[in-house]
Amino acid sequence: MSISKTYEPKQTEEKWYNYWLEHGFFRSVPDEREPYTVVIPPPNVTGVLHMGHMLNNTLQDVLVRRARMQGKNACWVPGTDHASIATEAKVVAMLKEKGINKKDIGREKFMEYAWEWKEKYGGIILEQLKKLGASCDWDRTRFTMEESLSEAVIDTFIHLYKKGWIYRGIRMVNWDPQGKTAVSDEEVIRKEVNQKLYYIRYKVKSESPEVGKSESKKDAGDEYLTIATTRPETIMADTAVCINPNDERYKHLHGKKAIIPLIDREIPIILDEYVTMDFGTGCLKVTPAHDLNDYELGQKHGLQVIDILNDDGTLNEKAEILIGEDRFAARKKIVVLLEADGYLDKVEDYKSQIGFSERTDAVIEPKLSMQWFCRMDEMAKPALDYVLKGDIKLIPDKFTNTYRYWMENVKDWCISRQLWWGQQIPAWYLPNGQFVIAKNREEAFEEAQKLKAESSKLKAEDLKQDEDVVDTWFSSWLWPISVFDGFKDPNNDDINYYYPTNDLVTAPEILFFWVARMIMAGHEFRGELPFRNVYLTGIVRDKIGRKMSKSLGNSPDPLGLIENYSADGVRIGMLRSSPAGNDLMFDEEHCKWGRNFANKIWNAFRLVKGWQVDEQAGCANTLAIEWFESRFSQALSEIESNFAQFRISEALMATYKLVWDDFCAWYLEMIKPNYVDNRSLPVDLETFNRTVKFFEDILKILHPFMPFITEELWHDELFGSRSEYDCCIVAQLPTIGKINTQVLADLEMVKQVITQVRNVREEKRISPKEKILLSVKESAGVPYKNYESIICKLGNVVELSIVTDKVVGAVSFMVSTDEFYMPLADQLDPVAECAKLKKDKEYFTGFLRSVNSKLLNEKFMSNARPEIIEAELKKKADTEAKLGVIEANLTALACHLQ
RNA sequence: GGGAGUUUAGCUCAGCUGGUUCAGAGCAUCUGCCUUACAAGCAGAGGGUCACUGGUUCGAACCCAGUAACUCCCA
Repeated sequence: MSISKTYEPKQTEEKWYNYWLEHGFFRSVPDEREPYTVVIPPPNVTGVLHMGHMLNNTLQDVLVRRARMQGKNACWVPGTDHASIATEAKVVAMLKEKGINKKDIGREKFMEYAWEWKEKYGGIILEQLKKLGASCDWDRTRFTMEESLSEAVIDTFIHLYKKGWIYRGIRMVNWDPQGKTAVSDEEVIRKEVNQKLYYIRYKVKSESPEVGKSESKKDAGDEYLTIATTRPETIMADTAVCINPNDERYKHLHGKKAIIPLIDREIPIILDEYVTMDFGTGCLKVTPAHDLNDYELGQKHGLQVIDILNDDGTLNEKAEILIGEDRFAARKKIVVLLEADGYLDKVEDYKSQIGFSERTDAVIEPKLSMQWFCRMDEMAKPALDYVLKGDIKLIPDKFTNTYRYWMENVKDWCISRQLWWGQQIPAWYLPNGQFVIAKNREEAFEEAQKLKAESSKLKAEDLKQDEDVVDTWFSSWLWPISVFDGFKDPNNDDINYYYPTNDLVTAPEILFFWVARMIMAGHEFRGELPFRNVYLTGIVRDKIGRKMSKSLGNSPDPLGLIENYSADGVRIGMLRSSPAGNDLMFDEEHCKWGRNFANKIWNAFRLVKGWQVDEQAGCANTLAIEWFESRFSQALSEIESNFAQFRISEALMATYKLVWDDFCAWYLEMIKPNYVDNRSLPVDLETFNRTVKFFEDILKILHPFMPFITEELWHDELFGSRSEYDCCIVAQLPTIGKINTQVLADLEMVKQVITQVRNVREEKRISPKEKILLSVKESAGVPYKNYESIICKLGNVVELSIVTDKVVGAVSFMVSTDEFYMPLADQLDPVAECAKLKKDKEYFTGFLRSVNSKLLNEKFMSNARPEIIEAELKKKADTEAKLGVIEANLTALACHLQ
């Protein structure tokens, strides 16, 4: 192995990833072991790796590798989803470059192009995941549009339709008039825009029709009401004016009618508490065809729906005026018309949120259309129970509230999309408009013939399949079942063994779209939950808190990061500060930190590897070894507890500290052989063997976080020869051993002594190379003499002597109640020393006072738990002892004379 | 408009059932070191009225009420 001063990750990563693949370490097939299963949240097949994927998949890999090392049969199923909208957009764009229009070539030809495109560019992201070290079972890679998974989608649709849970209905969709397609809520970008609020007067129809008839519009004496709107061009689509029934200003309008300006159409004035009295004028124009809230209001009051817009955003003949004008041109023109006729009261500036299409940047138009829906109420109930009962845990659990709120107010799911790339809806229309739901044309024809109204002349070719496809989530919600072919073959070995899966790692944004629906599907189709724990990651933001996005250009290239900082380094960097559910403020510095950590491990390894061994020598480091052994077990139990609570970043931190602080900074320094005559002395066999074993255990606990460097070192000859399949990736994690709490406690004291010695050196400007003497007057029961060699080595002390009397004229410090002396009379500054002592005295006196006040408080003595009282008593005793020492020092230095 | 959450060191966050000499960690900063594994390093230090105001309690960063600021979700 190279003994380069720094760790060189590049070749290592490729070498070991291939080795793992070739030896089938990622492969999982059912056996007698306990399964541990994770399904990947399938990334968009057209996507490329971004920082969110890095975080998400690093977490999954840590969990999977750890499970594997716990002896479980770990199975991580990878794959991609077909992402209808995104993929279709890319294919349409590609065709457009070739001068081809989607509509001209027709559905079949389009699908050919789309598949071709998918084969060529799809799945890049899975290759990228390999660079990160993802230990997926690649033989199980699935795609939501492959035949078996598509069949599951269609079967599910038919199943739910038969149950009466799928229906057709009108719904307001986000319409992109430029792309001429509906887009999903997630593809609508809301921006705050400066607008105008137009106040428009509507004439109120007078009681007696014959009078009103002859009057001209502008006659004085007419009664008017004023509405406020940002969209004056839609007044022609109004079908009511709504006021709050409690609004005193408008009581006189109850039961009357209003007349739309310019087109003179009569509309009712309706009453509803929905209207906010103090917004605008308190009179709301109701336009059911062009506003979601108005639509609902219209439904409630049985209003007519008048749609005045064409698909391209121009006005149609129902508008009566300005026909053919674009909606924004029409807005300008109608304002002029209204003003000319005296209907425009005033115009105010106004800010509001407007939706823009992510793809075309066109202003989104709410538009009514016929869509397919899936009923959610019955499926939501059991899905909610799984979480409320704790069978499924959301991590962190604060998301349980959000989940419950959503599930209790669940809305039916619009599952149709006006696209071609996806599973075509299995609805077949008869010429008379009736439809049947069936898997294919033949079955549909059979069904159709059963319909009463159908004539016997019907032929199979007369049936026309629905043009739309189902929502991509309608595939994704089946994912934990369909990847194991649980629909095609509900009793196969894989599904029986791997399902329910264990943990799911995903983003909170899709808790509803995806997680909740998977739980519903799991219950509906397997009668079982799909997973037990849902770990919700945060959003990866840049260091000043902005979401990473292409347009801001603030997202680093993940593969570039791996190139610069190694996969291990980037993994550590991602995990460093990302507790579950919290956003991660990403900074490249974190990756640097990860890289440095890898380098630290590398160098610790170089140190141990370079040692000569003296097989004859007796063990010189019994206490150090015993201490680290206990410390290791202690840390291991912290790490396990962190993992059990999914505190992954804390588990990493505990591992990091164990390795860097305890192992490198303390243990290795304690046992490191001395340097004499330009040569390192040999280390005894026992120390060497134990240290090598420690190192091996450290590699194991590091492996889930840093798979590459650990595997590389694992195979070094330092650990002897290994068989082909003896790899770190499948090594069994160490178990918690004996913890000698006495040694741990003693060594904490010893560490403090060493730190204090170093501290005094720093203060007194004594070089670390200069040897010093140290003596101690101890009272706390620490067997310092046993630790003499450690203190001497780490503090560069010649000798530690135990004394029973105060040493005069020495620099002193205290550790607990033990007093240490360094004979540095010439360095002694009595004035500074006294000042320090006085300050200490003041602090401890105050402290003692507060302790005493507790002990003298009857309520405290009667209410506090016994161990609390005991602790207070110990505080009191220790503090009194300390004050005694301080007092003696003050006297010795004659401070009171100063 | 409805709901949820957050506020602790310069930054990112821990702090578990209210009680150890309890105000912590990492990073950043500052000081001193090219000490034979590591300057991608070593040794040391300084930093906080726990958002604000009240309340409960022997005792509050923690529980309760109110206020303020910010974030997210739904409409």
